[in-house]
Amino acid sequence: MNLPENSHIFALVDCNNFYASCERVFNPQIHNKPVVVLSNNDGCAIARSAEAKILGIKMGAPYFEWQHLVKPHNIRVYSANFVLYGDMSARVMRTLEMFAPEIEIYSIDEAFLKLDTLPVHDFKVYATEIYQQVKQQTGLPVSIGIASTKTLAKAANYFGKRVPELKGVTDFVTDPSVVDGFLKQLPVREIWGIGQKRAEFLQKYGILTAYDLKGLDDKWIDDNLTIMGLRTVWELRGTSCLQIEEDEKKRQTIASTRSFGKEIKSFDELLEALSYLISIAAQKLRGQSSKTGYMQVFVASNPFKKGLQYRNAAGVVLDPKTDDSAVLLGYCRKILEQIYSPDFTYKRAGVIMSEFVNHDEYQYDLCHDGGALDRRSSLMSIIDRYNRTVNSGEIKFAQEGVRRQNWFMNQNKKSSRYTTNWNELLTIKI
DNA sequence: TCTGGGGTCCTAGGACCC
DNA sequence: TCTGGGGTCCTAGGACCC
Repeated sequence: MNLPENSHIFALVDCNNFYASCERVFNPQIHNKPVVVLSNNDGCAIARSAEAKILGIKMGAPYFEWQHLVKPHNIRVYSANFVLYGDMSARVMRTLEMFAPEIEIYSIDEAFLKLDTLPVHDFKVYATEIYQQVKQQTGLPVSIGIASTKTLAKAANYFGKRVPELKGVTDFVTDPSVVDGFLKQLPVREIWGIGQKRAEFLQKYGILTAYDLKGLDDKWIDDNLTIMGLRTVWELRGTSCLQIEEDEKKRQTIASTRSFGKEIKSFDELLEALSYLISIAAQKLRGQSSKTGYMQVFVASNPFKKGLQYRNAAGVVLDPKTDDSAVLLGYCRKILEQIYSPDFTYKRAGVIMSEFVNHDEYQYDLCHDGGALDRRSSLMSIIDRYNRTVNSGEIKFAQEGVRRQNWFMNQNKKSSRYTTNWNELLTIKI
């Protein structure tokens, strides 16, 4: 196939109903049954099998609102098992890496592949091969969209998921004349980059589909949807504005927040919960070899409860910048003293770290004993390694609490860590 | 009486993504 | 009774400077 200069071919590979499909891989009995995976604290639906979608369970719908459907329809409900999903994701990505020289892991369940440098003649055939390999290696079903821009690949994928005749693969490249026909069927809300607000705005002007949108004047788009909208529109027209980003970028902020299983009143319990969250965030920080220069802590009452709400936050500038859990935990009590009020009960809390610097490039000033701080770093990395490889979370600071108390999230329906824990391997009865 | 204008930096908040 | 969590980027507006 001959391609014009500067043309691109992107494939978007996306796992169908990822978390729900992961649960199915290890439990053949729930194939063809409605499956729903719940968010942390068993709060709301974050993944639904096709059967569950048909029952009308919406993304993000609170569990209590559709709980009455569970028994009559025999819905299989699971607490989120992110360790399992993370491991399954890695297996999918390893498989995809065999099919393209450039790949961008875009989220836990999707990746962009760059295909234009490959000697491929029929993209539909190639994509079908990808589909089959992922299925064979991981047991997970995917959809694949192929197009000349990332935004169009996303659009193609949308149809791959919904039109059974396409068998999960939609190709906008081989015959570009089909594209407009699809875009006329694509509601603006389903365009990558057009969210709730912009969709409502566009609908007010009678712009209902991607095809309507791509015909609009650049100036109007720029004035009303900013440069972001303009980029989206150009991509819909086939001008590639977004490239593959292969390098795994370091996070600029790291957050660790939770809703509690029960509401908390006491200072000590809040301190314990926040200490646990700080430890998680600090571990992520060290995981990407950063030190943080600013830590913000917040607490909040239950926003869904009627009556007076309380939310308060405070932060600390860290000088020198640090990745030492002990240092960060030391500030926790001081900050909490600033923002805690005994007059409220608390349902949510969290920590947000920012102002990062690369661990290896950081220079201490003369006032600090860099050698001592480096020795602390070594200690932390030994603890991290132990917790990561030997026994997850076994070494921790006393301030986090010895047992998980009232505040810890509810997770009453969790599946096993089939792939990452020897004690939870799949067992087969014969 | 007449009271400029442009640049930069920072931050909070909005919108979007999965 | 019961409502998730973790990110990114852009913009507007204020402070400040010359």
